[in-house]
Amino acid sequence: MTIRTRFAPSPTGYLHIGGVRTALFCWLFARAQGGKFILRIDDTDAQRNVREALRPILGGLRWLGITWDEGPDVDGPFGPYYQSRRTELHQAAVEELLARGCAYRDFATPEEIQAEREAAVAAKRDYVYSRRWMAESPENVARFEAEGRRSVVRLKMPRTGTLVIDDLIRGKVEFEWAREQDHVIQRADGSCLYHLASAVDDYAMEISHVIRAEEHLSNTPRQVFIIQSLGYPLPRHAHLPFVAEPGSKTKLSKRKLDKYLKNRDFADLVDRGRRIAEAIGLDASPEQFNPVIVDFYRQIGFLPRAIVNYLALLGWSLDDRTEHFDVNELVEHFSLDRVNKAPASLDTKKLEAFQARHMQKLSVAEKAAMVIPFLQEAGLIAAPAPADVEERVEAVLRAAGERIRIAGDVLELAEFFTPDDQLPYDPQALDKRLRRPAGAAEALRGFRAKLAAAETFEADALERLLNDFLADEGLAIGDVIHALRVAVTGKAVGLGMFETLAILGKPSALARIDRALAQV
RNA sequence: GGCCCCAUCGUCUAGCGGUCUAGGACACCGGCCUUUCACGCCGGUAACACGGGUUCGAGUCCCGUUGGGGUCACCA
Repeated sequence: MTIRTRFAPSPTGYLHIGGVRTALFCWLFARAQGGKFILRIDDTDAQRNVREALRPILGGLRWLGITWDEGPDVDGPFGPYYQSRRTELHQAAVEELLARGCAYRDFATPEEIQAEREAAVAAKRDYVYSRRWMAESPENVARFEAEGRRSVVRLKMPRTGTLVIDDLIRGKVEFEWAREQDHVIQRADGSCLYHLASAVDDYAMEISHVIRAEEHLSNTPRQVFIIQSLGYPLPRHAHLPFVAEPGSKTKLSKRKLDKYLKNRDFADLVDRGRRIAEAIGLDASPEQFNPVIVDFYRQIGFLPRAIVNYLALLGWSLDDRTEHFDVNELVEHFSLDRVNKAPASLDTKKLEAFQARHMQKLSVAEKAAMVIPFLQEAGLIAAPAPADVEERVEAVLRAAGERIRIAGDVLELAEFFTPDDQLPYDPQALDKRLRRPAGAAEALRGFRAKLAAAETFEADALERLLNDFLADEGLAIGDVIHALRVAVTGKAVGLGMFETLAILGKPSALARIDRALAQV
């Protein structure tokens, strides 16, 4: 049997980080087994702008490298891959279920159903539909229709016996049929519901393994009933634990951002993201811009491989020490039997740590390619970047070493791309390192003269220059270097001092020192 | 509330009866390095929810309790 898995998102307009984790595991399993990964769009609930709502989802998956063998844009032998275009199949299945006596037309109004349910609750009984408006005979159908009633189609669920699901992750899970409801599979307007469509399409697409999040576990009986009633073979099920909120076991939700913001790490990441968004003129409304949504990471310059690596470890592990994987290694080692059962909460700090690790492995040229678009969006450099600017970017990156963890961080080094006469000075830094310390301005003036006379402006030479100056004047390095840094960058913290000077070059360095001195 | 699932450091996890006085990673706290900030290096704090069994022996198996979570739509 060929392994076929599917990820079936509905077009919600954004890609949820938990959804991605599910997609990733489906994809990994298919790849590991030499099978196929199918993307199907579950748009059974009439949606106006499917294409628009789909873009972030398809884009996000592609960005992460979770590519589908069959699905939107690539098609395949089992299309169409939009449920909304498979309605005939669904309708036929409903007819078949009806013909087999596994489903029935029901003429109850929603109010009547509601009343039954409330009565059961009030009497502390389990609710089971009375099937009072069940119409199995043409006579009854005619009679109810004559009353002006509209019908839905419901599953005629068994009311005795037990269902055992052999879940690949959870083992055997038992359900009593009697507790299952006669779920609606076709609405009054004739359209079909998810559970029916999903079971029918999974069969038609020859899905061998249904891998999905745990929240679907309790939906499984009704799908199994549909599958068995139609005489389809049962796919294997694997219910993944869901991705939980930071520091909690509750399912992560896009709508509870306010709550997550109380988590320090989460809030820090959001702040960092917002600063970057602001600098590049991005809409940072919480609805579309927060760490629950994959686009957030793309927009501020995360590496897809870092996210994939982190997400893979959220619920899966290889052993007691291996943590860093590239995609190929993941495919090579992934298996469902090493997937955990308990929910795993999203830890943005650890995600950032993975990002840092993967960033470290990049060459300066690779980092430059990531970072340049951010500088351009922020209006700091021209697009396309002239060769000399590109060189400067690389020099900055070399000097920055591992300080840039996400591409957008480069915007905190704006001083290298700001004209000398527009460089902003941090007032506190200026005060603390240049104005207040006695002799600081004097020392800076002295060293400025040395710089002005310097023949080469390379880091090593500049370091020697300073040391000589210090020796001559009987000063400590701290007496001058802090003032120098503020003067030249406007900030109290930054890259290596001599690298900084070398990158800026003599004219720029001198101009900045003069400007700073003028403010003392 | 019914049904179902889950339970090792703050977090992600290793552990599939003895090698566990419980290992790794992130975070945290010290220290070193150092011109700031990072990086790096060294060290440290920190967990088997509880109670019964089974067994010579339980983090590991069974039952219960507690706790957490999911789900109960003419949503997906």
